[in-house]
Amino acid sequence: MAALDVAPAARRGRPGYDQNSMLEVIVEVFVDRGYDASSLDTIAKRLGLSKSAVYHHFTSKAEMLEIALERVLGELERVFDDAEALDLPAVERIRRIISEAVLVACARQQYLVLLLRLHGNSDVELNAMARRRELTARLSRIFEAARAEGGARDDIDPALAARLTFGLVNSLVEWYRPDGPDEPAALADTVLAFVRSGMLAADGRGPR
Amino acid sequence: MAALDVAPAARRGRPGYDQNSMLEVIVEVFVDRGYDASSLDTIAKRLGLSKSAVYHHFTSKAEMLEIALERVLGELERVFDDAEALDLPAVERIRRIISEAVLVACARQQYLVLLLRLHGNSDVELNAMARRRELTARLSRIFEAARAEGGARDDIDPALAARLTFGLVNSLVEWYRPDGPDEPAALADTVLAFVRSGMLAADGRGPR
DNA sequence: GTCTATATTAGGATAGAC
DNA sequence: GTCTATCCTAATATAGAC
Repeated sequence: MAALDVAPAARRGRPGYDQNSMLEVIVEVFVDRGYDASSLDTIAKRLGLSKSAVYHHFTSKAEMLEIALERVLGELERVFDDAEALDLPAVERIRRIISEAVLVACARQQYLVLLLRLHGNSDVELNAMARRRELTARLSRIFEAARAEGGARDDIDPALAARLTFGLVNSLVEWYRPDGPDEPAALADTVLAFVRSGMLAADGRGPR
Repeated sequence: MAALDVAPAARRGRPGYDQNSMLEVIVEVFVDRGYDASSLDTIAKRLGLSKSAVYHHFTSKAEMLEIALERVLGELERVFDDAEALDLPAVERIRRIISEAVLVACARQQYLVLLLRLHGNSDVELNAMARRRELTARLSRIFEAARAEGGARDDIDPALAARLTFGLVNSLVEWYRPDGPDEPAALADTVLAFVRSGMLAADGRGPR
């Protein structure tokens, strides 16, 4: 899994922003205040530029959103592509997807928040929401396969399992902080443990 | 050609809105488009009123948000008050809180979405976010007690357990539909099953 | 309680100089 | 690539008639 690295930092001074390094700052503003409440004035100030200078790099506010969403959606889709390419039991594919998705959630936290908070107020948003739904559908199909193979509990609907599982993973972005105490890899293990056997202690009657 | 008697009997199908019934519609708009992207013009149109008429019932857009947030926060706080008042093992209090919180999430879905999407752009938002954090802290303390009593797994930090559990419950609002196939009570059971013993099948080695 | 009309400000986006 | 100045629209909110 390559390329979870953060984009290269801005080149020393204020001048010489490229689109990538600007995007990091812009996404920060979007996440802080919400996309709709983020004015270009605020964005420009945070970048230390004028509004016009910002428009030299992006044709519109919507384009900023579009590029940011592409980044996280592309990575998540690749997680699925990779897992589905492997010849493994479905339950093992699920584990890999969850684990990798947690890592993406941590590495691209802000971009993921953006995706999760969309409302469908524009074509850009509607398009991204459709791609997000497709990811859930893919996970749902794998849960279905896992159930057929005896790897997932059969008393929970696969679609529901997929939604709850993504709900769990996605909830990380609410509180995860890159400079906090939680390591992404350890978080992935915790989430896996939760999905595998829940949060409460054994009661002596086995995992059901 | 004066249009003499255009004066409608003011029966637009919904005469006599009170604040409560207006709020239902307003929250719908807020959820649809996001609070910041919801204009009073849109709200007024959805209500079948003019903007001024809306201002007769609410002093500002922020007040609409404040009242809506109070509704869901009040109910969630009551869930905790009730559970904490009972003399029960902590793990049982957790079960009740989860179950009741799922019911609130379903019954007040739209109001909860509003709470979950706040950004802290105003005092109203900041205040509600603080109350939300306090709820998570309360759940964290009960997980701590459960662990001390041997009711929760000891390899997951109580604060993390609380956040993941709320993440799971809160994720319901993303897809739950009151007129859909899922019954709130059944959903509560599914979430409880997830929290108790995970999503995957037993592997013969017990719940850990 | 509801309307029309309007004040006022903020926001997205562009023009054109340097 | 960045700036200042500006256009135009839409947004919150108010005034005052009925």
